[in-house]
Amino acid sequence: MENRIKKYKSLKIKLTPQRLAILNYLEGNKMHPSVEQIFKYVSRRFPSMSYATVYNVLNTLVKHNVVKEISIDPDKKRFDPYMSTHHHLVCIKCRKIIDLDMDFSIGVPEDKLAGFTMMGNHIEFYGVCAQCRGKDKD
Amino acid sequence: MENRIKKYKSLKIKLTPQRLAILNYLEGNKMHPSVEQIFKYVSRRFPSMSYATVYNVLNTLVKHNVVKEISIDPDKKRFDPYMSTHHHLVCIKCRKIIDLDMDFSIGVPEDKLAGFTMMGNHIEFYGVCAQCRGKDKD
DNA sequence: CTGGCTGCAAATCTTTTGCATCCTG
DNA sequence: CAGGATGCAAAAGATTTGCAGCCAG
Repeated sequence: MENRIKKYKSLKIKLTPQRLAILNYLEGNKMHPSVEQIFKYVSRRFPSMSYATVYNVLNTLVKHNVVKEISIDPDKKRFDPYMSTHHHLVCIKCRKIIDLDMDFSIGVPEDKLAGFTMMGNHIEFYGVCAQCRGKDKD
Repeated sequence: MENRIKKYKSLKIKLTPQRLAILNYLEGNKMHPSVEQIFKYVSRRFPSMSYATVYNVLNTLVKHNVVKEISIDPDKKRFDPYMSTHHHLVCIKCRKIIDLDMDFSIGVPEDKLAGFTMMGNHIEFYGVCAQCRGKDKD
């Protein structure tokens, strides 16, 4: 049995064709796609697909820790199926998001925490990507 | 002349009462307010205020580097008038955002950058705030 | 005075909801 | 076969736009 299906089954949620199609699109996807991108892609081979279903499926997947909702784009939700700890390089010109596979343990002095229990961190590095730097230097 | 007005004048944009009221609300505000919160507060003493104006003013202020738009809340835009480098502690229970006044210079190995020119970073620390930890431990 | 700004309403976009129907387990 | 999932349409929220009238510089 395919890995994807095996992983899906382990969630103990109904395996519908729509969910499989979305999961299939997300598998290994490094584009941090928006709902719109997911809908457009999946509905090509699944014309009856509705936005409501995409939202439903994504919310389910987030709840089951299969994908993460990321808040880098203030205009819309984006989703990341890459669940290992990692960070993002965000190009301020083209808004592209590049994964950075590293794990930083950043110490914050007790007195700055004000009783906050630290559980993890996510770093957004911003700058200019190679392609954009190549284009024009304004 | 008040500091606020002085700062505003230096932007060389028209100083309207609406803009002053919004700037006044934002001055020193550590709540990372949404457009709705800003609108609700400012329209109390300025009943004719419209959402469009709040959006217009905020976009202008962002463009002039007076406030930052922050992408921590995936559901709506939030704004931060605190322009110095700082990071955020985000409570995963109540979603409160606490400023962390530190400056981390995080080195990323050349080979991970893939030609990306690093310009800065913003860290989102997540965990549970003191109040929420006090409440219930589920 | 004049160009930029405001206020209003309508448009657009994103996300949610209600509900009848469908289909996986 | 039952309960959860889908599809559709409508609603709710967030943000933008067009435009006439206003006012700060």
